[in-house]
This record gives sequence, structure tokens and C-alpha cells, in this order.
Amino acid sequence: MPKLPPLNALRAFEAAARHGGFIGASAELNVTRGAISRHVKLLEDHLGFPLFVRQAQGVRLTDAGMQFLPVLTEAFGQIAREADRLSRNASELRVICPPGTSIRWLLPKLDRFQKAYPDFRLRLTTDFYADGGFDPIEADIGFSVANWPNRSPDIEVLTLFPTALTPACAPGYLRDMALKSPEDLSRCTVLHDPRSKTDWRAWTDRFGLAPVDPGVSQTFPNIDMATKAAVMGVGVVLADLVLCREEFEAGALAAPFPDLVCQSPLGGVCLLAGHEKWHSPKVAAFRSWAYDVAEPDRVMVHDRISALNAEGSKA
Amino acid sequence: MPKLPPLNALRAFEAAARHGGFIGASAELNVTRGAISRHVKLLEDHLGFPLFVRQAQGVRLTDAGMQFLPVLTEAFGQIAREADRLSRNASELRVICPPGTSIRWLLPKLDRFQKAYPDFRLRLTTDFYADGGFDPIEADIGFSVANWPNRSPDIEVLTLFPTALTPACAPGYLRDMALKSPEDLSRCTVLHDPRSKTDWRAWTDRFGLAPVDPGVSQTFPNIDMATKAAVMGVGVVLADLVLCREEFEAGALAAPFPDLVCQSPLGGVCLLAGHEKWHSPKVAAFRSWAYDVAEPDRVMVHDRISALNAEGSKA
DNA sequence: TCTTTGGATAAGAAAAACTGATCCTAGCCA
DNA sequence: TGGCTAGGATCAGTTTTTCTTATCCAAAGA
Repeated sequence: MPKLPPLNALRAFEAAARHGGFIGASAELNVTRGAISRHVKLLEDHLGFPLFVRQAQGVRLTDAGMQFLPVLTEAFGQIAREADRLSRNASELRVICPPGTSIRWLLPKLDRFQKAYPDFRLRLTTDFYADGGFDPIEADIGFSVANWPNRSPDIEVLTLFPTALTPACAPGYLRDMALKSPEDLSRCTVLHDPRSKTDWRAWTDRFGLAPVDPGVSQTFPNIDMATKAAVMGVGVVLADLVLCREEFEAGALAAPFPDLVCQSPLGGVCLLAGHEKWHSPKVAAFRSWAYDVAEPDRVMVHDRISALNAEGSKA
Repeated sequence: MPKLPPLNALRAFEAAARHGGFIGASAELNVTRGAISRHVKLLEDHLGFPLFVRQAQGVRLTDAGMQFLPVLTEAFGQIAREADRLSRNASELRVICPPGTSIRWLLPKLDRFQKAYPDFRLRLTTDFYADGGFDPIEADIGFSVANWPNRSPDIEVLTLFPTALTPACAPGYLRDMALKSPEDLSRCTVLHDPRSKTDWRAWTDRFGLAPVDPGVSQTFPNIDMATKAAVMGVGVVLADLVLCREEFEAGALAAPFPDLVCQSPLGGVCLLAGHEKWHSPKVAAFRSWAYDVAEPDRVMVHDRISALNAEGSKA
């Protein structure tokens, strides 16, 4: 096994050869001429043959030096490029998040993340099947629900906030339809997203009600569109207190049965990633940030649920 | 232009990754575990991401580390192999020498060179047109004559000894032919090598003689064969006092006209090489050795010529 | 001849790398 | 359960390396 010459001397020689002199190399490496001179001499002593011919006006490569240079340039270049690529990769945080959670919760907060961690370049995809995007496998961290079935065992999970559900519609719609009791929902238009059939069932089950069998229902590709339709007065949506928090607080959505709040059987919104990625610095930074940012939502849901429980036991 | 990480740290990481642990690396690099640990940490800090996952029973490469390792191994390998190749190359001394000079002068002395410089592996070729040998252009140093026409100007030359010529033949031949004066040569068989026609002419010119026009002449491919034929009593050769020194001293060759010694117009036997090779350590070693070894021959020819000059002016 | 360019060199200062000792953690084994 | 072991991390102190600063020096050009 051939032995490796002193590496810093190799670098000094490579720079000197590339610049055609020690002065150029000393500028590139931020050292003095003397340092380069000593490095080159050391390397020549190590190799046992000269790399430069010393002339009055500088140096000229020997044949051996001429043969050595391209090998070094290429080798160092490969190392530098790969190190750079890996660094870029490490500073790029690839997040995958379903469209509803993304638009209604994550996106409005992301600029705060960028301010807090300006070194990370965040790439978000909301489309698990995107062509032009990145493979979900390649993502560093993803948003999901806590009780997703068949979760691989070495995946780490952190719940950001529980999913608390209650029917909601535009205030005008509520007035027009005169919604007094859950049975009145049969007269309404129910606005679905792909998850909400299970959730409606959980909601009726939770409060011992008959399944809701509306006259009209519409299905939207995600929770955001269903919610927007509800705000426009199209019908009733099973709203997430957190994801629809803004609409509730602005009065754009009203809850006809504010006491009938249940949690989703799929669990709350959570972050998840494989063990190694989970503990990488960039993902650790993101999840700690996300957990902090979700604090008010966790508190809000918690307070609401406890208040209802207290009221229920009091009644 | 991507920046190069600390090179010694890279080497430490590469060794550690290859050995699957810091202890193996510390053995390979002859340092302690702690040194490897610090190097790896330094590199991780520089890159901004971890290369190893630390576990109770040692370390495991991260994805990034796994991607980095083969690049480093390959780059370091290329450097080490090329350095090794160049070192071997530098220790190989390629000498080109005409057959006569080679057999009659150089070869008998070469074992002394090997003893003096055991690190050099000497490759000698006597054939400028050899197929299996090496290109004369690739030779490090060559033997020639000092006054070769059209010599390229940046070629350095060192004359080892002058070429002093006088006719010579076996003592029996001399007796049988009763050689008394140069004119008697016309009765002899003259033994030629490719150079000797010019030299005969120089010899006759030098002493104001008519050109030798022998009844019989034979031509040999090199001076060694012509000399051997002369020793066998075939005819007369224009002998070089140095190259035929052994035969003269052993009495195998006799000079019919010992006072008629001239120097070759082509000059003495010399070493030559391009400027750069000339000053390389291995060639410098060889030529200084060769010059020393040629000392007795220089002295012998010098003494002989001065003696003749003194005698000539006295007469 | 004098100046400029570019490298070589040496002494001392600064930085780095290394060692040796000690600490720490997780698995292992009785 | 607790000691044992393997393998790293860390720290203080020392050794080595490396760098700088300040001269030299040689050759080319003005």
C-alpha cells in the first residue's frame, strides 16, 4: 500500500503549480511565500525528487511535477466538490406536509423559521406524488397524524397539537338553516375532504348520535378547499379547531354545537422521521421550532377540551 | 470555488470510516484514539454536519459520511498511487550507451555504481533502435561523443575522457606482417566499425600520411567486434586507447606505431542530457560517479599525449 | 550598475496536534 | 442488579508543526 505524502504540502504544491509560482499560491492559501517554499521543499524531500526547477524569475514544473499536478488538482477538486455538495445537502431541509396542514398551519409560520434559522434552505412539498418535487423518501421530515396505521418501528414521532373537531359553517348559513340540534344537519349540505367521512363517524359516535345522512354533500380534494367553501356559505364542514382557528376567531366560521367537540381517532398533527434524520441537527432544529410554534394551539385545544369536560361533569 | 476541508482531518475520517472505528484508524495513522476523535470532530464542525453516529459500541457512518467515504478513499488512493509511481520513476535511472562504449567501458564498472547507489535501479540500453527497450527520448542520460554535429543548445555535456587513437593488431599479426611504417598498412587487412573510416582519415591527416588504402577490409557493426577480430589476428583496427586499454595492457593488442596517436575529431566520450534531467538528483549522481570512475582513463590519455608532444618537440 | 522579481532561509512566535489520564455510556454477563 | 468491558469524548499539558518576519540571494532588465 503506497504511503500518502504530507497532505498540506501537497496542497501547497498544487496551488503553487497551478499559479505558476509561490506568490500566487501564498495568496490563495493566505500564507507567506516562505511557508509555501518550505511546504514544497518538504514534499520534494519526502518524494525524493524535485517538482520545480528553480529559476531566476520564478519556478517551472519538472516533468514529474507536471505529471503530478493534474492528479492532485483532480483529487482535491473531487474532495472539495463532494464536501460542498454534502454541505449544501445538509443545509437543505426537505419537509413534506399534506396540503391542508401546509396551507392552513405551516406556510403562514415559515417565514419565522427562516428568520430564526437563516442558514437552512427549506424546501417544502405538499404533494406526495409530485413529479417535479422530491421523493417523500428523500424528505428529511414529514407532517402526518399520530395514529397512522402500520408505522415502521424505527420512525420517531412528535405530536404538535391534538386534532379537535366540531361542525362549522358560515354565520349566515347557520342563521338561514336554523341549526338547533345535530339532527338538523340532515337538512344541510355537508362539505367533505378525503379524511372527513371517518371523522364525521367518530364525531357522531362520540356523542351517541345517529350518523349524519345529509341530503347534499360535496367532496373537496383537501381540507382547505372544503373550509373555504364553508366560509362562502356553501355548507357545513367538520372543522379542526386549530386549522380553522383564524376563521373561528375572525367570525368567518361559526360552530352550531360548540359543546360537541371530539378528537380525531387518527390523533393529532405530528412530525415524523427516521431515527437518523430525526436526530440530525437540521431536523432537530426544525422540530424544536415547530413544537414551540405549536404551543399556543396545544394550549387552546387543551383548554377547550378541559372546559367541556368540566362542564359535562358539572351538568 | 468550493473550499477544501482540513486535509489531515479528512485523512483521519477516511481511515476511521474504513476501519469502522477510531481505534483502527489510530493504529493505521500511529496516533491515539483521542487524536482521531478530535480530527473527526473538527471535520464535522467544518462541514456543519455529522459524519458518524456515536453509539455505545463504536461509531456508524451517517448517510453523509457514507457518501463522503468512497470519494475520499478514491482521491487519496489516486494521490498515493501517483506519488508512488513518480517515486519509482525517479529512482529508475535510464542510461543509453552505444554498444562499443557499453561493453568495453561501462558494463564492467556498473556493479560499482550499484554498490555506491543501491537505491537507484539502473536500466541500460545499448540499442538506439530497440523495440523492447525504451525510447531514447525517455532516457535520463546518454553516452555520446563531445563534438556531435547539430547538438541541440540546451543539452548539457560532460566529457569523461578523450578519444586517443592508434592502429593496433595482435602481436603475432604485427610480427607476421612486419609492420615497420604506416605505408605497410596497405598490405594489411583493416577492420572497420561504422565510425572508423572518418577516424582513419583523421589519423592519416594528423601525421601527414597518405590515406590508407588496404588490400582487404572488413566492417563490423561495432567497435567491440572489430577489436575482438583484431585480437584474433584477423587484421588491424584503429584502436581507442581507453576502450582497448585492457587488451593493450594484457598484451593482446600491440601498437605498431606507438608514437602516432591522434585524437578523434568527434571528441572524447561524454555524457549528455537535457538541461532538466541533467540537474536531477539521479542524473547528477550518475554523472559525478562516471566522471570519478573515468579519472584513471583521463589521466592515462593525458600522460600519453603529453609524453608524445614532449618527445615531438624535443626531436 | 542599480532595481526589481521571486525564491531560500533562519529565528522566534503562534498554532496545531498529540499524549496520557480520566470520564462517560451502553451493552454484556454472571 | 451490579460490575465489567468496549469504544468514544474530553481536558490539561507538552511536543511538533507551521507560520511570520526579516534578511539573503541570484538573475533579468532598465
